[in-house]
Amino acid sequence: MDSNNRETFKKLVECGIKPSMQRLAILQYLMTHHTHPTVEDVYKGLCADIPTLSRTTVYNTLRMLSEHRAAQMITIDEHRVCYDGIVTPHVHFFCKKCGKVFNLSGVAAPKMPEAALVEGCLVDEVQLYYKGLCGECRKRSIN
Amino acid sequence: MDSNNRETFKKLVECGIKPSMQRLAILQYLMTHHTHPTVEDVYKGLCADIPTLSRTTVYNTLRMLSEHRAAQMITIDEHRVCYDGIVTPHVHFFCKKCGKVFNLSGVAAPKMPEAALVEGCLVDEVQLYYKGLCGECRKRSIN
DNA sequence: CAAATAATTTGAAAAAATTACAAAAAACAT
DNA sequence: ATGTTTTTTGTAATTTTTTCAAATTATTTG
Repeated sequence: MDSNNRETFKKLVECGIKPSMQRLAILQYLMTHHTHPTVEDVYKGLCADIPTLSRTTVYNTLRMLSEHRAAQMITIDEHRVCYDGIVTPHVHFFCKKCGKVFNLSGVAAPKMPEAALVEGCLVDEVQLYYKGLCGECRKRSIN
Repeated sequence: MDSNNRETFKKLVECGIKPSMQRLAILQYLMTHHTHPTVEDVYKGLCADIPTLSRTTVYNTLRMLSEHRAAQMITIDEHRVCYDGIVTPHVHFFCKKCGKVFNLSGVAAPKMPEAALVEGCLVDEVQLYYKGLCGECRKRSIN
């Protein structure tokens, strides 16, 4: 628990973010919940521990974390953004029925381009998204 | 012009969509504007031609087109969805500064998985997104 | 240590995107 | 032509996200 906290603290500093109660708690949440939470999920999940927490702080902090590469912003769902505390590249799957986001760890991760520029563009982020029906929803729809 | 219209008509029918004035106009717009327009772009672009057009129709029709694979829904921009009339797979680039979406035709397109299921998931759509700074914004930021 | 300054967090209000839904219009069938 | 179904429209509601100024907390300086 405490060692996790120290890890999180270290990660913030390494990413050039000055640690604070809220920032630690939010990053910690991402590190311990690999559920690709939305802003609302993180907010709800931390409200009990930090009763004064504001939704705005969660919005700002999650954005900041992703800008500093302490987290990944995922735009796979047309309705809302979600976040991932794992920044090593991997493939995400979005279920069109239930809306859940999963990791597809077995699929080859997308690679950042080697060249500095791709058709004139400076690429600093690559995302590979699969969409369809997840296992649970598939079974459910057979019934 | 007229032959374009016939093409569009054919595409609708092929995708199992009953053609109508609005549906034709909206798909036609996608086929002739490879700018990855948002709902608002399409609406504004067609308002002059179809003064009675409703935003709701544009929302519904674009969603319907993408569900029938007559278009692609692109969720690369956290703020809004945009659409692409080209359904053959290719890579998209999102400029974090100006918000424009470009095709990266030189980059290898993501492939649909061969297997029916990927880790239990039924995949029916694959999207590869690159994000960063586009050429124009790069030049502008050097000044 | 206390006062001044800077950084962070908060909460309310506004903005923007999208959806719901019922009425109106158009297309189709009898 | 009349009734039925489909499509479109427009308004209102919902949801997500942002803006912004005030309040709080942390940091620096005398």
